[in-house]
Amino acid sequence: MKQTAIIKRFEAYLRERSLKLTPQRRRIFDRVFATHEHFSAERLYEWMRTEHGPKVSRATVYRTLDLLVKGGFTESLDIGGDELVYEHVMGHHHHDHMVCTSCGRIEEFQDKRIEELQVEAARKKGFVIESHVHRLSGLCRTCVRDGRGQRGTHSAAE
Amino acid sequence: MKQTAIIKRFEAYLRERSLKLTPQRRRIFDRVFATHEHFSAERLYEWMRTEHGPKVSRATVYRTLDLLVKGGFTESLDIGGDELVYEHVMGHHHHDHMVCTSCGRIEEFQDKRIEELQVEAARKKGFVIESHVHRLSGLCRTCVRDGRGQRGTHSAAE
DNA sequence: TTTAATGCAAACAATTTGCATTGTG
DNA sequence: CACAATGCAAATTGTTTGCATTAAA
Repeated sequence: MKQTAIIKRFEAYLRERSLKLTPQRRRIFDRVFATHEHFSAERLYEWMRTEHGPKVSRATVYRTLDLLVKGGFTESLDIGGDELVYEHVMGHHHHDHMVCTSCGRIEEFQDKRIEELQVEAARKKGFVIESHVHRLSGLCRTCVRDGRGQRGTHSAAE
Repeated sequence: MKQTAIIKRFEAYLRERSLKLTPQRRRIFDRVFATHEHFSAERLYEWMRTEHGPKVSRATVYRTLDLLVKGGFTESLDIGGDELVYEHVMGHHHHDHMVCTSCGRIEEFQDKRIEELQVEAARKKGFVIESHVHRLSGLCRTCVRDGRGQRGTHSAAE
């Protein structure tokens, strides 16, 4: 799905529930889909403050992020620290994450077999999966190579 | 490993780093290993207030929980809400969790094949795993049966 | 006695919310 | 012009911390 189609979806989404397409929402939407990085609410707010465009308050950043997540345009992910990070997902396929505890780098991975096995595990318990989180924490290739052993700036919870 | 052996380990752990075995630590330790439930720091503090024994403050609950986690006696787990829950792990095998979004129930599951596949996925990216989180959110058997569809008291993040 | 641990209350940090004001549909 | 959205600042919430006091070792 291309950018334009996604914007149309967003407009339709708002219209359907009589929500308004404000300059703030438009700007946030554009910025979120303009990056391929994973970003925190604070980082997005920083972009709003430093780049040019209509003024956006921190509260609106949070409110709009919520809206995007509810609408399925964006997903939030808990990378183990104390703040959530977001990524746009509409038009992308499902994946899980590996987070480097030394440099903070986030890699994506995907394995159909794992997805199947987890459904099987759930079925055994009579459990119906709505969503899942599968996150690996450790050292990325670069940090392993450079012997950046433990405890970098980005630490993991567990 | 039986209870007594674990307590010995805890005592040794403290001794090795010249930490003190206070009545508070002893009480918290006992309580943590006396339950098979998953509990939050607040719940543990509640136990400390309502059950009899030496007085324990909230700060000490948090500090001791930290100590137990660092020592590998206990693990914290993020079940998607805003507070962490804990479980004692020493003497138990590794497992992951399924959390019911309707009633809050936590089930444990384990699949060696998944663990292997995740190591393989990591290797492909040159990533060395230190730890992982694999959590399924959805409806448990009981809630499915009773048609307790969506949005119970316990909600999930994603 | 030395040095760590406790309790208390104040401090924190990410996120949420109340409310008066503004602006889209 | 009605009602949703914004900005602001105050409120929330789980957790952490500074510090004077207490108590293990």
